[in-house]
Amino acid sequence: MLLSEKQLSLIEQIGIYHESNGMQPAPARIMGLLMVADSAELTFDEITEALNISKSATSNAINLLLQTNLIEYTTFSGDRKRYFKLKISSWREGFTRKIDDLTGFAVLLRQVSEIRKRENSSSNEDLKDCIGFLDFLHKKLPFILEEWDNRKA
Amino acid sequence: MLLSEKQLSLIEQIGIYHESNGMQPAPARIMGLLMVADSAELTFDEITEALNISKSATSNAINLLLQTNLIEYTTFSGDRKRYFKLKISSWREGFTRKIDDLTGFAVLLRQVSEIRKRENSSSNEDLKDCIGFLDFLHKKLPFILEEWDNRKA
DNA sequence: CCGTTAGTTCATAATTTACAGAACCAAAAT
DNA sequence: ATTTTGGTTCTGTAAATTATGAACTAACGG
Repeated sequence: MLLSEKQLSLIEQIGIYHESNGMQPAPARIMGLLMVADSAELTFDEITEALNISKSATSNAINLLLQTNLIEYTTFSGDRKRYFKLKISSWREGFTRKIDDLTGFAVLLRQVSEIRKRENSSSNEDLKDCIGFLDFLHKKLPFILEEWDNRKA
Repeated sequence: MLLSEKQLSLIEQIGIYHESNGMQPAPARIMGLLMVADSAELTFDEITEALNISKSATSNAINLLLQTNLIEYTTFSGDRKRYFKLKISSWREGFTRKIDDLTGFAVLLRQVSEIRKRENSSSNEDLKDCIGFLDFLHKKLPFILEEWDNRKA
């Protein structure tokens, strides 16, 4: 597989994006590669070669991405190779996960709200405010997705 | 300053949350401490002692948090100490930053869309879809915040 | 002007992470 | 039956990240 300068650059940028969201470098690059490659489906060896990483790095990274539901693979009878591709639904899941992450934080904030001793402090209001917004957002999310689906249709 | 078991536990949990969002351990704990402490405003030394970290760790962490606008401080005349507290607006900023982050990703995806050679592939549709959603979301954000403000009032 | 307070900066030590390379393994091909 | 393919697993290690402690500084206080 031959990658253009632009492709390589985008792989890095996408990689850095995912790194900044907590992903390890190798899996992050694989996400980039599967995104920009001319083919939607790549084999283990194609990934290893394209990114110039070791087989062990590829193995670990791929298994991590499979576990976190970001990629999947198909096989063809009479061909032992697995063909990896991005999971179509992953961007949608990724978005909801981002919001769910906030919701998890709201759970913590609620606990803080219960135990915190700050009589007549404005920070109590701020905290309730923040929790309220996170709740609001969580309830709103399905409607936002629905609105998007309707808009498309 | 004396912290209860529950407070210490919440500091850790909040710390881990912020770490998972890319923050370093020490600043992440400080965020937790300022959240759960009985007083909303803590001095440099109180932070150092409460978290059992060195002065340099405190110094670096505090400056990082100040730079990223997550905390602020007040002073009192005749008192050289700074009193650090969470920035009230920071949760709101934090949220918009999270969305802006997605928008930045959309910029990358647009570049992918331009150069990617995948004739008659369904993944092209998926990509356009994803970009479209991110745009939709970005435009929607101000209205969501507005709706929240109105709901409160 | 000497000591104390409230930090900052620097060198370095301690972890942690992430990867490479080699050994390994099971299924299929020869 | 043994070789090849398509990986996985297991150290070892280089690099990056974080924290420490000591030295430093600037401002104020007596």
